[in-house]
Amino acid sequence: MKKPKKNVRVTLQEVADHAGVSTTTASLVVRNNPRISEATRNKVLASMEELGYVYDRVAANMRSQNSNIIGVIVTDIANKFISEFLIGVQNTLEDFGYTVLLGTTFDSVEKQQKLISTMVEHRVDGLILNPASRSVGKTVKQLNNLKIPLVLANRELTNVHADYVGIDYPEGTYKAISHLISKGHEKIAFLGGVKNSSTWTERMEGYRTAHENANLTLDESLVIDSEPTDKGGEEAALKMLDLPEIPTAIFCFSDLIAFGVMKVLTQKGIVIGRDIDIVGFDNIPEAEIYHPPLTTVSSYPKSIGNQAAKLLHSKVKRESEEMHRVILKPQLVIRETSK
Amino acid sequence: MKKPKKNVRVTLQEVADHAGVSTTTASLVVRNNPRISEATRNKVLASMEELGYVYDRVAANMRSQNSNIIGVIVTDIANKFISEFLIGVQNTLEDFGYTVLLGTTFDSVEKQQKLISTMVEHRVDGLILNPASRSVGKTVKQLNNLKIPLVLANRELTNVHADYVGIDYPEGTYKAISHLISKGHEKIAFLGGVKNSSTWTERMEGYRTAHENANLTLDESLVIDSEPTDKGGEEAALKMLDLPEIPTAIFCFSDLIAFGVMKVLTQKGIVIGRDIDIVGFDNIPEAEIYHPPLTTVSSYPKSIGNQAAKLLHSKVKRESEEMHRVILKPQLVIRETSK
DNA sequence: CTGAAAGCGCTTACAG
DNA sequence: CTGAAAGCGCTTACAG
Repeated sequence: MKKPKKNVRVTLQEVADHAGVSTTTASLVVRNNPRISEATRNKVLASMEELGYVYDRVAANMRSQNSNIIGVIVTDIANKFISEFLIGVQNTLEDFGYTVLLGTTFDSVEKQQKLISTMVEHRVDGLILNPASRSVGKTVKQLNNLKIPLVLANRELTNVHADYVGIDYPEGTYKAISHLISKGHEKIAFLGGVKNSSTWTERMEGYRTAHENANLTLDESLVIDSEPTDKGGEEAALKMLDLPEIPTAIFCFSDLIAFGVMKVLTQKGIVIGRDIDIVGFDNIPEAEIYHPPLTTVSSYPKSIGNQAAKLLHSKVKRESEEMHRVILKPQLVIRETSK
Repeated sequence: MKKPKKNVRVTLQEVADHAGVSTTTASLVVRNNPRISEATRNKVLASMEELGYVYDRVAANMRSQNSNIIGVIVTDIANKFISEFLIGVQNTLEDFGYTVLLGTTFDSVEKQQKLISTMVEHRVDGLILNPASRSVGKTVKQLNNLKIPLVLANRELTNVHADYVGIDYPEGTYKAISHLISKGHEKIAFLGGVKNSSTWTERMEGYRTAHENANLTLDESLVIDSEPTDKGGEEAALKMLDLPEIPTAIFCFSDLIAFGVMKVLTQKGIVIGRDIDIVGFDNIPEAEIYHPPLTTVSSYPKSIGNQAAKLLHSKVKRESEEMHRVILKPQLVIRETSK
């Protein structure tokens, strides 16, 4: 308790003075540069310890023109698919020694724009973006202009200079629909998701192909879009129940949508798995423990996160200049809602 | 496309030169200082626009010795209680103009320590910490030494100079146990949670008081601790089933624990709500849609997050020097598992 | 209302 | 193996 606590932060300069060396030397010691002798190093380390030195990354980053900070922008952290994705991203980024600046857009394009600006002003070394549903390519123009590495996840943008990691939505949807068709269904609704967003269009593609391959006519009135939330699912289900003829099976944009749909149907006394079959998408942990357990397409949010972080890292380190697209293959997990 | 894209970032100096003013003036314009004339301001703004100037917060923060960054460290973002809490924190912090540096400890004290150091090195203006279960007071010593404002959330630490926001765990537990007792239960287990962590001790207190007030003897063998996850709940349930006499009701440390417990009991053919009553804690969204819907104590993670952010803001702005403790009152939500 | 100069706490060539 | 000096891009007194 002998040192006065005035200027709380001790500077490298003060450490150097205390140890009787130059700041150059002290700086090299802090960064574990081997060209400092053991004796000098120990002297400096002792001074750092005694004075309670704390490395000032802000100053260091400013001088060395990098930040070791990666911006991560997602649509909604309370969505399990997203939070699992985030865990994948964070774990890998932390292994690489980055710190994560997080932003949540709640699917608002305006908020997304503001967050991107903030991140750029904070000089992030790179950005991982899970775009809002209605994003357009110019959202990330600023990043491209400043040559800030960008990896898109889960949703692709057109005309954008960025890597992409996602899963094969057409393929996953194709598997889901084909499964329902093989069970004898001919009227299969597609509920939820934001129309014309890439994640929706790609599912639509799989939905269409599966119908064609089975020589079934696709009934566009069975396709009902919505916000990508459980509430959105409830709304879509209500609209579906107003149709002249109710379909015998439903493919849902996501598990979250499926939960909303199932809630409404159950309230209406419709027994899921008996009166109507349902398939979701994502295989979030709740899908398994839901009642009844949900048949769904398993994507791998944590892996997507890992891959996105790895791609970004190699871009930041300029290990590769080419664009990469990583598309993970999804799998169908059959449970009680379509047994 | 006429300007060469060499040094990608334009500096304030270049803007000033281009506009024919000093950097002082340019700086004041960027920060909307009213003491610059309209004419000069417009000239500078035009130059900024033309050159594509991007504000460098890192440099600004360094000079002005603050960061506008708040560190937020939580145990697990995939836990719904935590992610809701985070949404509350983020929304409020963003309203105040802060950016969030996020860390996840996965309940590891070592990881927590590392994250705190990283945040400190990044000169965060303040920190919101949802401490790992086994945290001790000295974890945050560095923060106190450097006088970095700290708000603890959901879990309190002893001998620590920090604000605290949480809910009244003894009260919430008291309500849950009293409810079960009023239904005629006399053997009520308490499953899950990390023994001797503050969140556990406080629940234990309510558990004890409810027993005492009802003149029931508390049977310590019915108290089985575990990791604070659904897996932990499964393990605790298995241990409980090994008891010589199985209790007729269970109070679970959290909803997550309750889900694990219910999974095991259901597998064993025990019908919940008939053979055995269960109450959880947190009222996460899944509690309502679980099968059967879970009776639980409703805490308000989003409000806790809002409050924590507000407290931290006023500390950072030095609006108040005293310590604050905000304790939210929980409510019992009765559903099918204890009807 | 505007500007010249110093400085935030580091790192980076460069010299010895 | 070590040090003196310049500089990263801003903001901050201070002067006029």
